[in-house]
Amino acid sequence: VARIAHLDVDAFYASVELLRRPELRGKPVIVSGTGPRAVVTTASYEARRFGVGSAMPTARALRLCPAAVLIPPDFDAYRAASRRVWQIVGAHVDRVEQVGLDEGYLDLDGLVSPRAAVRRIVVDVHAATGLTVSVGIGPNKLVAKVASDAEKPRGFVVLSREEACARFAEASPGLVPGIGPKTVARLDALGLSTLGALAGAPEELLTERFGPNLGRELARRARFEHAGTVQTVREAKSQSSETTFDTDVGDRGTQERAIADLARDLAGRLGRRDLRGRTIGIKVRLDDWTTVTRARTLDHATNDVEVIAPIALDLLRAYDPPRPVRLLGVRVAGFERPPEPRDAPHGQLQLAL
DNA sequence: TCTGGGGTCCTTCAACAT
DNA sequence: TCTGATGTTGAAGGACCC
Repeated sequence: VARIAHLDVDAFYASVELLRRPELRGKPVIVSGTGPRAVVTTASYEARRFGVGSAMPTARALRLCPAAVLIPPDFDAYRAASRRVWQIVGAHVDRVEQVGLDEGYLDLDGLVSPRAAVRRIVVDVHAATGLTVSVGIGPNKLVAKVASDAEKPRGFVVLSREEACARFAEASPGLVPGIGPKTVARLDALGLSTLGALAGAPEELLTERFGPNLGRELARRARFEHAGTVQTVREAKSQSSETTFDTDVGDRGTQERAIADLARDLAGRLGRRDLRGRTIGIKVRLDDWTTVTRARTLDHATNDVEVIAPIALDLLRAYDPPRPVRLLGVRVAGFERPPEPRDAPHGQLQLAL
């Protein structure tokens, strides 16, 4: 059973804020941007009691919980706290897959007493950072992930695959990662509104309605079957920079200045990581929420603003947005030869090919 | 009530190569 | 030489995740 653990810091951003502002403890806290179109990034558990949740428009959150304290996100602080957490985890377990700042999978294979080891990690993280975590342990990543979610905050749930099936049989299929709102609605229409029903559904029905890949995957997930391994290294595939305007922008000059700014920001970030990509793209979201992307692939990789910005502007002009624009973004993908972190071999010349 | 920003992966289609 | 099957790339859209 105990092959993989999923570890998730409770209300991560809000908890980091509470640690440096203890006077706010016990109050509902919402980490969110300001501005008319902001959404909630993280809500403390006090705020969640009012029905406030992540990804909810901040205006609505404040209507649900007018007393909430709004804090703008400070990603530098969250990154620093995250590094401390995962450094402690890494001291106990060598195979770790970090997913975002606040969660990750631990490969427990080879540990003599995996549960006790994870208990130690929980205690150590709390002692060193003041943060609490929730843990799920199971035979695969899917069980571990759902188990860590089941009893937060400060959860510690160990489940076999069969126990997971039984425990969540009456729950919505949306409980399972990878099954989002769209798929839940389609399953509902088929009368499959619980994981138990989905697990018992004939596979032909699912593959017929969802295609061979997604159909089979849904059947497997409903049974909590998952073969994925803990991936300790992952390479970036793309990087982007985008912005939503406070009010929709119809003026082309304003749009073009925004694209230029985004291109400059993106090129700067790529440069700092020494990443170069061959595909330059833009994203345009209109006032009616239609989203359009356009991309062009070059014959060489770049992270130069003087290359990225003109192409992005060209793509914008070619698309010629037919309605006022709510969001603009610039993206670079198709990274070439990711920079090798190892230092140059001693006494050996590397031939540039 | 009116929906952020940063990503990944999948699917479909077209063009081109083998 | 033509045709069909198959693979690779790129573009675009969409679902989903934190």
